[in-house]
Amino acid sequence: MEDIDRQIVVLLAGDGRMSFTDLARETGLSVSAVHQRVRRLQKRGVIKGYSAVLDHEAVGLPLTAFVSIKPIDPAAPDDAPEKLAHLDEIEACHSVAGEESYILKVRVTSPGALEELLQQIRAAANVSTRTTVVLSTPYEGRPPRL
Amino acid sequence: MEDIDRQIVVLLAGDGRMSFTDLARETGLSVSAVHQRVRRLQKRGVIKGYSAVLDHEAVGLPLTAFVSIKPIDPAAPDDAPEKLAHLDEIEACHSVAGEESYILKVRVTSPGALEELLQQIRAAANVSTRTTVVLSTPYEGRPPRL
DNA sequence: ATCTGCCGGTCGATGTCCTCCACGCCTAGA
DNA sequence: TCTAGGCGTGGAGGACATCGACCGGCAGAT
Repeated sequence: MEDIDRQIVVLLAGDGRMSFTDLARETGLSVSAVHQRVRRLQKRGVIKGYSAVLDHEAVGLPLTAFVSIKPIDPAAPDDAPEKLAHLDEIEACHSVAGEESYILKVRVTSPGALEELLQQIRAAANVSTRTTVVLSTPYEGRPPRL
Repeated sequence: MEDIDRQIVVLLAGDGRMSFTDLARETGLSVSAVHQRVRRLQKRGVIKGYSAVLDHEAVGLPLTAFVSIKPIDPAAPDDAPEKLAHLDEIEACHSVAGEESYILKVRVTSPGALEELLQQIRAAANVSTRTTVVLSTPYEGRPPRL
């Protein structure tokens, strides 16, 4: 990937609604050239999409936690991600190396909702859970350097 | 916050570049009404910004890890987030309850780069680290339910 | 009951931006 | 030298964002 593509990617990672006109000005290219590069980046999957970044407190999900899960029966087939996908409170699911097999990032409205969610997770995927609640997040979703 | 604002928020969380025309069609409002609601959501900070979601492999950062940090001197002032902010490989920093004090999400190019980053983290914040490398991420950054 | 603000909506006009197409410039290979 | 392909520019059209003017309903005060 070329240097100018990297530049476009970091610009769009920083401001996903930046106009093609502005992108062109920043990169020194014409609008059309930028446009076709962005389309190519999307087609190649480098840019997977665009998203609004929310204030989770303002949106009514003030409690964030990381939930590490470990299968109760280690011999059972490991399809926890699919079994948990229907739980909208789960924002992300990472398969990890180490003691536990997955780390889930969850957002809920209250401690009570967290308790209920943990029960659902254990029941749906037949796992034990270890949860770490986040107290505050100084920063999150920062754009990469490249 | 009203129902229609929630709807706008989830639509924009799912597609951050959706046009106001499409938003208006989805919500049943006029373009102007949607426009003014979105501006209000931004002014109130409910929508903090927009971002392109990237394929981190394609962008040259194929290795993701969670780094839990714990101060070596518990009596020292706790300003780890500021001391670590200059490290661009750190995508997120959460203050957490539990054994460790922060969880960092980091993205690097290689295991070697991870090793180097860990040294920088330890040196910059005077902490010990415990890192969990992610093997794959089935999903990430899903829009909330509300 | 009427008046008065205000919030939130529609409508319409204007300027900007997106999007596509035709063309030109390099470079590589036969 | 010819040719093909990748990548850029420029322009034209239509779609879109943005703003102002106007309108209707609701609440509180007179």
